[in-house]
Amino acid sequence: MTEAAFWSDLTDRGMVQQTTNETMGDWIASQLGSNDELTCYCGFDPTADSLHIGSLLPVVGLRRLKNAGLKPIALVGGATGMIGDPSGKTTERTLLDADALDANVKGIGGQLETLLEGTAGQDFLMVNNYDWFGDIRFVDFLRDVGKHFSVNMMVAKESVRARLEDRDHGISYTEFSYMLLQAYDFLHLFETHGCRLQVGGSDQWGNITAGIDLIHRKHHGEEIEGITFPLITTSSGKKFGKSEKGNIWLDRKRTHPYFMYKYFFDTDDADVVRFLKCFTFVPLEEIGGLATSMETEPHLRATQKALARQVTGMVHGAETAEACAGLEPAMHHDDVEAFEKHAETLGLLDPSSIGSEESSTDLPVVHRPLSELQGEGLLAADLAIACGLFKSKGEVRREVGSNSGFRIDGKPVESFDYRITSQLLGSRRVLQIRKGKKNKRMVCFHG
RNA sequence: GGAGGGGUGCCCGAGCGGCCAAUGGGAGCAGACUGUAAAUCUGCCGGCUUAUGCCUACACAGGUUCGAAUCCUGUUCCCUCCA
Repeated sequence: MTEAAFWSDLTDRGMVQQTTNETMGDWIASQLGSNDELTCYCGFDPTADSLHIGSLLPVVGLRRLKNAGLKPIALVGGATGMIGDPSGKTTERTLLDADALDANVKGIGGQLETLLEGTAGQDFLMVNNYDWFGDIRFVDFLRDVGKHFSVNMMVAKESVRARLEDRDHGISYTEFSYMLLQAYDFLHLFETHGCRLQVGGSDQWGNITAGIDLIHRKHHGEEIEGITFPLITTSSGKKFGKSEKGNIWLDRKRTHPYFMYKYFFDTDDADVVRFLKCFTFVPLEEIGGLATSMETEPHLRATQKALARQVTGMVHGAETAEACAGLEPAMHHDDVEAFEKHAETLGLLDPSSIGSEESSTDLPVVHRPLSELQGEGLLAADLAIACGLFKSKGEVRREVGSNSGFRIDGKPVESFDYRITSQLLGSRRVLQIRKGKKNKRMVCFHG
């Protein structure tokens, strides 16, 4: 892809929210065309030891820049993380201690290596701003950085103003200072790595421009630019990246890959093309074809499948994504053979490997001892509740009655007292229970 | 510090001595329709070994009453106005 094509691709994908330069595409092309390299950076907040899909967009954006030939720097905010960015936040942040931050920086660092498809230090640079903030002296900082900031200007920034106007929460001096730290990051990266472009989410606009201003004051005449990516929203008004269970994390220990796959698979028609453009590297022409397919043969759900597979693959690897893509229809069509094959790949068939994870009751697979079915058998309602399918016996009662939403192997459970016996299982090991059409569990019995 | 107003189920929001497990809306779940979509329509929507039953619940702790989410007292949190 040529430099010019890169920029039009980026804008066509709806990835560009704001730019500091009206002809940003030309500027980037000219920078890349000249002997100079163009280095860009994007910061990530180490608020947890994993990113979630809500912060996926900037990472993907950075990777696009990398693909276009820019030298990316991923900055993990070990120092700024101790302060807390007030941008887009309505309440004061709780401060993390150094150990937790350190663990978070490590966790996120590993994920960035995967997502940026490279090794840190080689294909891209990974820095931690604690390295230069750790022992900077307060007095020096005030002299060298603080002097260049006008409080009047800072107060006018949207992120600060919102909090000043909120009488309930206000803003602490610490968070108020955040902007200076991020501005200094940019300055530091400019001075040490010649970084002249910062990118980030749309809530970073104020911080990015603050950094540009600071560099201008210190280094007259330099061309320093910034780009922000849009905030991803859903057409239904729900927050993108949140399921009923909470955030969709990139860490498979927090969110099983199958959930991630399913989350994207369930994307609303109204959103799926937009997401496909932003989150994946599928060529735009191909996305156009998928969009057409959604109109002419919607039942195939090709668009959703492509999105789910691409994103899951990017985060968890192609093999996992393929297994998820196989498991989904197996679950949907109650195909036990296909289920076992793909669940095996996903490590879902080994009862010892799962069960301790936080969301194990929500996994599509549960394991039970075969002995439970002996004698009178197991009360179906108890099993369904243990799987997290129903939340109380009362709910089971309601379902078995009128419209029989509770089914075992596709057959409606007629009465609340129904028991599952080894006779029902026969020679099989897996049995499927479900609530309605969407909520299913494959129950594996182990002898 | 002074004066008012308020904290109700997942969320919003009625109720203001018994008919209240509590109107209504949203969310959620199920059913119909469909494309494993959206929209729409219908039902459910605190828990309990099967229920003209019991328990838990209307900020917290007490009290008045045959009986309180509804009245009284104290505590606590929030909002508005004044200083």
